[in-house]
Amino acid sequence: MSQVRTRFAPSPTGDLHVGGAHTALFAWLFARHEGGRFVLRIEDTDEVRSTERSLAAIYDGLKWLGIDWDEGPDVGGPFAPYIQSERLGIYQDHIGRLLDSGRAYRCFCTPEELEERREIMRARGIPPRYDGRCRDLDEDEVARLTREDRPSCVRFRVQETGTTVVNDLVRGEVWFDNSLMGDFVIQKTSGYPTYHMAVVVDDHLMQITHVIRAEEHLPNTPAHVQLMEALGIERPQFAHLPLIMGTDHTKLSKRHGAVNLMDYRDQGFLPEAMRNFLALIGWSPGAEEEILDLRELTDRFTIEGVSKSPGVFDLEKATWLNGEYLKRADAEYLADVLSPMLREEGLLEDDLSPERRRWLVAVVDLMKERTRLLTDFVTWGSYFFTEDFPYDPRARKKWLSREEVPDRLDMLADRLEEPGTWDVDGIERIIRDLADELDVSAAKVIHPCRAAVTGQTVGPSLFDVMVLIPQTDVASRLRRAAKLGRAGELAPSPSEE
RNA sequence: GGCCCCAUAGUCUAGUGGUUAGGACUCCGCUCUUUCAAGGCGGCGGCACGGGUUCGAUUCCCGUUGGGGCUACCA
Repeated sequence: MSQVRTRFAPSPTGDLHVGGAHTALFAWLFARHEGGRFVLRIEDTDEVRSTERSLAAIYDGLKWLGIDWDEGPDVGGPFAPYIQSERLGIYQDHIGRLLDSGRAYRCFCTPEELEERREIMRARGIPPRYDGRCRDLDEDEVARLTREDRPSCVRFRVQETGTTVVNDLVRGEVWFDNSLMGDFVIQKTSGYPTYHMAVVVDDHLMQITHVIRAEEHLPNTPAHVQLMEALGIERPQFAHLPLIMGTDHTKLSKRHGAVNLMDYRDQGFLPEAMRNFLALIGWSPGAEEEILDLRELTDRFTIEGVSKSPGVFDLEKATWLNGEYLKRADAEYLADVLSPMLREEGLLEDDLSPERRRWLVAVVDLMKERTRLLTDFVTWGSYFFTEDFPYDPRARKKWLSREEVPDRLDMLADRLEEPGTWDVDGIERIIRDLADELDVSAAKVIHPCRAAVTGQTVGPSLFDVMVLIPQTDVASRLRRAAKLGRAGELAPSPSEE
């Protein structure tokens, strides 16, 4: 059996969409699972909407997710070029063959005429497909119109009777009535091929064995099959993947919020988490474990595991999964990913001394246990990086605005300021000793202290937090909170509650 | 409208002609803890409906309903 070859064939008309990433991932996982090759082909036959910037965005998105390609525009390969706009001659040859054999013909109808006629058909309740007006123009007529420089496109003469059966790896046999299909355009007036023409020719020439694409292409498949038959091309296997939907159960689109893959990076997702999450929409490993790394994903991926029904993009679950990855991630790695984000917020200097770097890793290691998004490090953990952190309304209400708190904070500041080793045990002893002397529970000192030092009511173990903040800063934060508290400036304002 | 696809909790899903229908997210409760946004334990909640086939259907068939996709010189 020949080697498996799959491809991802996006059109560069925008950033890489979550749906596109999903399709790419599945095609890639299948190729990797089978030990086959994965091809990236750019379908830029939409001359109007294709952009160079979008091409770069596709590369970036795929790379971010960890999807690599064996053949593609940038890396080349035995079937180059891999950009359709550079393959125009190839399509023209195939279209020429179809024209010669009579399976295709020139159509001189203008877009306006077409639209007008479609409107009439719709009004009459007839399915609006091409009416075949130019189907049987005689040669003289064609020659005359051509001589007059009348623009024309090329249409494929579809089978008028019978059925076209598509055998889909996910859905089984799907039957289509040929009489319902209109003659479709294979070459635009501009000379560019349409998607249908280019995809069929390229999948064949690039020896794609499995066409894995989104379900929205299923209705196009009989047209492709007919083209293949007319061209004498062997059919590849087809696998149409379930669509990803928004929470309102329509195809994921802009109005659902973030649909660009990279938006999720900006929102604080780790690529391995997003990849894992995407793999779980419309596919199941069959086991109960669903946190799967790259290796496990490729080992276990099969088409049989692909489901037929569309899946909703559940941000809650994606966020949870991301938290699981954060928890398990290596702190050094997270520090690398986080550094640029912290710098962007002005929370971290550009050049880290080795010592400062070790400190950052320690902060990350302490926090990662309870974060869900990378951005949590910035929002929840700002007190590690700046004196200008906010006081959470709950912290104000519950602790900082209490009458007895300022005095205790000052006392604590005095003691913590004493020169000595700044370590977890020492800090804990000082705090507990103070509580004993005041004859209150340790919590009565710990909570206000946390509120004063971090501005929050929750977080990692307080002593572990404190040891990562300079001793002098801790003392000054305690005094600042005491002063503000006495002045009544930490009373929770109604708007903050 | 026509064609096609789909249907297990709010969501992602496993699964079977006979199961207490399994797991995960969310939510709720309990618990541990200096705190929870972490950990542990537990709970609520599901086979869309109607006909068949069958000794027996969530599972097979048909229909209904619901949802989605496609109906372009976009892909």
